[in-house]
Amino acid sequence: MRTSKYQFKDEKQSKIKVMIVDDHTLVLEGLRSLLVTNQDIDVVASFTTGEEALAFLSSSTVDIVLLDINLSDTSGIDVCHTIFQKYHNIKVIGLSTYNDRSIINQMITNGAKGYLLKNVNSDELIKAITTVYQNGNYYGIEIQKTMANTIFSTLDDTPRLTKREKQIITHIAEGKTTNQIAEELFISPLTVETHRRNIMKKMNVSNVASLIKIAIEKMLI
Amino acid sequence: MRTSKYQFKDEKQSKIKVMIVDDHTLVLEGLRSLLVTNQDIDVVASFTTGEEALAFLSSSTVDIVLLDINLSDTSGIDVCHTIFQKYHNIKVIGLSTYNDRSIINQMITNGAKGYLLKNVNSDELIKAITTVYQNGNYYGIEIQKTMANTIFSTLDDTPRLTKREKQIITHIAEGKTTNQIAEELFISPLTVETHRRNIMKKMNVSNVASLIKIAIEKMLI
DNA sequence: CTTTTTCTACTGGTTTCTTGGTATTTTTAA
DNA sequence: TTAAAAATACCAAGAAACCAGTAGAAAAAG
Repeated sequence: MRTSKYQFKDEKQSKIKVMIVDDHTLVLEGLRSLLVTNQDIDVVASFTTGEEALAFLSSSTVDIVLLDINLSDTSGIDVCHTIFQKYHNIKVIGLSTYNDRSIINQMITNGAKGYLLKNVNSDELIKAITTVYQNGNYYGIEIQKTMANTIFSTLDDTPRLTKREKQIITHIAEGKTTNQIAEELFISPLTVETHRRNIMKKMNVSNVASLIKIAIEKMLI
Repeated sequence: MRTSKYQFKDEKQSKIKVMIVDDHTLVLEGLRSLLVTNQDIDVVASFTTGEEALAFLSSSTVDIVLLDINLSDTSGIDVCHTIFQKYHNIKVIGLSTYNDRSIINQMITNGAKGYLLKNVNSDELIKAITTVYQNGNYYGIEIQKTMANTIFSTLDDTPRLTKREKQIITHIAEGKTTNQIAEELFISPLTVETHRRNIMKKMNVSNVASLIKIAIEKMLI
């Protein structure tokens, strides 16, 4: 397993120390098996929760973190942010099944240096790790395609909802009516209506159906 | 790779022939690495699409199919159904990240003999394969917990939508109005209304917001 | 070839949502 | 501390969704 805390420096000749965080054992194993043959890379630890991963980092150090977006305990995006804030020399490569511009953007703004889809092959994975290790950025081919379309669409496509707006959209998604929401939040139905309108304007939709669908896609709910 | 068509019978002594279908290379690799050490199991083929998998089965035979629910080309549930219909001697074990009763139910009703979450460990995976191979059923521990709750809730919680209803709910999710849907499907708006009402009755909701949310959760869209 | 399900369509009425404009207070950021 | 953003609230009107009941034609299942 080699997740020991007692790391001797330069055990070979400065291998790239990689930590993997993914709540699916299968993916963990998959990544390991893709990396194990490579001489330059050393998988020093792997965890299924963000909490464990952050705990490990407080006592050990790694070069690269392969980080799944969808963790069971916290959002991978938050973990990414924490790592970026606390450990400036650790580079995070995002990993997910979603080829969604807004999610990728969120990862990048939270300090991720790379982003890969879970259908990467060995070559691309290793290329990503080595490139990012050498102070570069790496985005998978499919990601690049997605990002390329950015030119033809709105550059910042993820509307930033305010606290109240997030609260209200959550209630809407639960099937509550404007009046019910107003009652629960102790505000006027007219205020809820206004929020509703503002949310829809931000998300660029004209009815709840689209609203909910997009909100789920962009992981706002 | 060993995905060759030319399978020689009894190449060892009747190993369990396993096919893996999952659109994530990582998971594919993960499963392989978990199984490769086992003497009784032979991973004879692996595919990333349902179409390829079904094509393979038309010329070759396997004992067990490890089948991901979320395929890019088709629904794993549909693939499961097809395999169950065409090849009665092939057993399917469902695989997914969702520990959702309705989805598990759907798999079972479509002929799956087992169901595992993607955070299985090697032991459980192998136990599942061997158990199912010996004409049994196997459901992961966490799955069993979920299913146990069935007693305390509605037994059949997944409404079966008709073709037309699925079509209409898809249009609704795209934010189209009743009139727009009617136009596109060349039917009366009143008919669309009726379908809409029937869908909501089946799903036990009273507005689109809940409808879309639940439909996405139950993977009906 | 029946029976059942699905798809179709209608009447009529109620509720909720959506749009457009306006405006004060509170909170946050520069 | 001042400017900007967010949260609050209102009026009015039209659009769309939702509810209840009915029912014939078409397709699928037995």
